[in-house]
Amino acid sequence: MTMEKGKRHVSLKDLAKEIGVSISTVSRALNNHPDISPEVTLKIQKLAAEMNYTPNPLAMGLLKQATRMIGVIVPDLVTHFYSSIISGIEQIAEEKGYYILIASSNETLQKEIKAIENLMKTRVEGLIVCLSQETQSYEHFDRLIKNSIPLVFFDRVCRTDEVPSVVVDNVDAAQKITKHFYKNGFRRIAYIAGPDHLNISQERTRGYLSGLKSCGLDFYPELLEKCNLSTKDAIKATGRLLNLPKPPDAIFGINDTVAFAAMKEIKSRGLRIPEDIALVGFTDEFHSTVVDPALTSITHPTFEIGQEAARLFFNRIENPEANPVQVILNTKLVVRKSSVKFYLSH
Amino acid sequence: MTMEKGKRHVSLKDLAKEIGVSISTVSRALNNHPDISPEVTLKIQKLAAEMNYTPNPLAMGLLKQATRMIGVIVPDLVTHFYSSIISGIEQIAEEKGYYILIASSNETLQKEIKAIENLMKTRVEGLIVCLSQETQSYEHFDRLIKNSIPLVFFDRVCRTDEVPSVVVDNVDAAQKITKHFYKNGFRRIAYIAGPDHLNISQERTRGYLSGLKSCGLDFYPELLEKCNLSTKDAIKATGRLLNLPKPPDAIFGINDTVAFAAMKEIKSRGLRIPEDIALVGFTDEFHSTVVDPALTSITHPTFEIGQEAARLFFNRIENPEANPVQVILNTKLVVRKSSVKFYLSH
DNA sequence: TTGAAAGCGCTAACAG
DNA sequence: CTGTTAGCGCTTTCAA
Repeated sequence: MTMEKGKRHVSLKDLAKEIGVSISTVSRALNNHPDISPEVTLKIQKLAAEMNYTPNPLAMGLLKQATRMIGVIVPDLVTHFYSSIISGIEQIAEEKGYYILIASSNETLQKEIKAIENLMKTRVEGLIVCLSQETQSYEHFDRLIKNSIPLVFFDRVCRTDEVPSVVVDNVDAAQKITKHFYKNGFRRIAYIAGPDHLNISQERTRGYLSGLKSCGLDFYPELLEKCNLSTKDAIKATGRLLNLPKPPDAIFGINDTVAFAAMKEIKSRGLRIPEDIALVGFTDEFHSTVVDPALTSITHPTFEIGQEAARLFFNRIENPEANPVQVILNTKLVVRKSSVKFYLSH
Repeated sequence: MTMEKGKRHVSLKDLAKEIGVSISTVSRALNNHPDISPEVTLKIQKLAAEMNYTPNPLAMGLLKQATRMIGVIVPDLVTHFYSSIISGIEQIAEEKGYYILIASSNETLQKEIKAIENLMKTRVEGLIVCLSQETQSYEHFDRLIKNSIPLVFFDRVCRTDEVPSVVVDNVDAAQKITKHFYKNGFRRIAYIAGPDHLNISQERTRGYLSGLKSCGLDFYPELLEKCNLSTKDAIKATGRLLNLPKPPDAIFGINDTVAFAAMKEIKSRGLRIPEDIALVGFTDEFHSTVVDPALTSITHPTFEIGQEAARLFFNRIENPEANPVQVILNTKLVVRKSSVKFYLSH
């Protein structure tokens, strides 16, 4: 039961010395190698359990050139959206005996690049990434692709021909919103979009436009606003809409920051939601119900996004040559007070 | 410029072969060892940069018995409170060249124990932990303490004689709230607490009681409610308060879940905040301003809590024998509409 | 059925 | 100034 002082972990060597066999015998016994006699095997396994032996992942990593670590890069850590996705990734990773190393890009390209560098330094086996808001060039990812580092994107994606990815059906989601407005009697439907280079922004714009069309509504360019996804900018965009000679009677915001900013601005002008102007956002459950009025919104299957991303990652590792697939998940429109004039709660 | 195929990282060996010197020369050159001639050093460093050499942390870890990884265990990942603390930890860790491995206990003892096991298996150098809500026995930590694994607690803490910790001044915070209510004309002040075994719950109760006393108010046991920190239970607790023959004119909730649940229940009964009943919570900035009315609340210096915890951790590593200290950070009462009858916005 | 030895990438003591 | 060697913990030939 001895362990050299200062050492915090028992090694094969310790076990071997204790029992009086060679290190390789211990190794084989613990791996249930058939060569070792049952009695010896049992004795070694028992001692190992007693002494709390756990294999040293550093040694294994060095030997096998595999750290069983995945790097995950998200734009931020403090929103429910990403942390919930991370939980999904973690769950699948744990099942596979992998650990994840989390880094945040803080929505900047510079920190995204830095995060990749750092994670690669730690010898993660690959990366699961959501692009930062700023990211418009992709050389840092091309480098990874060239070195065949396993890579998966989610939500904000690029290079989808070469990299597996998981996204939600943004076109469909934006269509759902537009149609929902229409069904509830709203006709001047505005949309506050994000930066053009983000796939999610483009796709939601497409859904908005096709939604209008399928409802037989005309598109008025002044009802399509843009912002940089900050609260401040979103408030300004909302202001421009409300200042229009013919302001909209319904607005939908590209994400929760934008939706809440819009809500603030609308209220601050003394307008009522949804009587004067209806509002819908892309948000998560919790925030939507905590505000007043409760916000109708598209909710993302965040946990599943994470799970899918992790599954794609392991597919990649197990089958590096397979063609990259894109998994498209469905969103759900959850109707609450903010978009229905005569709301019957149940 | 050759690199064996299949290898994703350049090693000292690769560099040595490329230049035609020994591995140790390369090692020394990269460590700026004075023994190596300037020219050789320069040449090696140049090549290393060109070939994107980065030292293999597995090899270093094995050699130095130090992984430069810290395990962080939080009750959950998806609230701003913990993710913001994690950001604080991360910042300090990064400065020291450490990485953090994050695990969530999901507020259960079982997952907390499992998380410790898993993290120890990965050979983290130590742990920074916030206890799960369930945790009432501490043997799993005693084991770490006995093996002198560096350990730091934050927010929900135990064994503070042996383990450094960082907390906020909960007594003071609860006093501030009580006094704030008093100053604004409220006299029947209720408090919805959490489970007794949590230090934060106890401390806030103490602050509530001493706050009442210093305002010259009597304590009415029926105004001290308890819940298990779930929304459902908090709604029930609020209900009980509102059903009282003489209901309170002010409530404060032990955390944001409770405060928002209380808000919902109060509104659902057609009562106005703060006209009929005032409300204060412990929350973060973002949530407090998004609800209506904006919620007066105690905000925690979350990022700093993380920073302090990390600093304590490194103190521990650098000076294992020092007496464990407890860092107590101050909270801030941010007054908003929910607790002031005649609110002048500025 | 078991042991010895090599090697994963790196540093440091010891030799030249 | 530079090379050789041993060893961190582990698996895996190769020998016995």
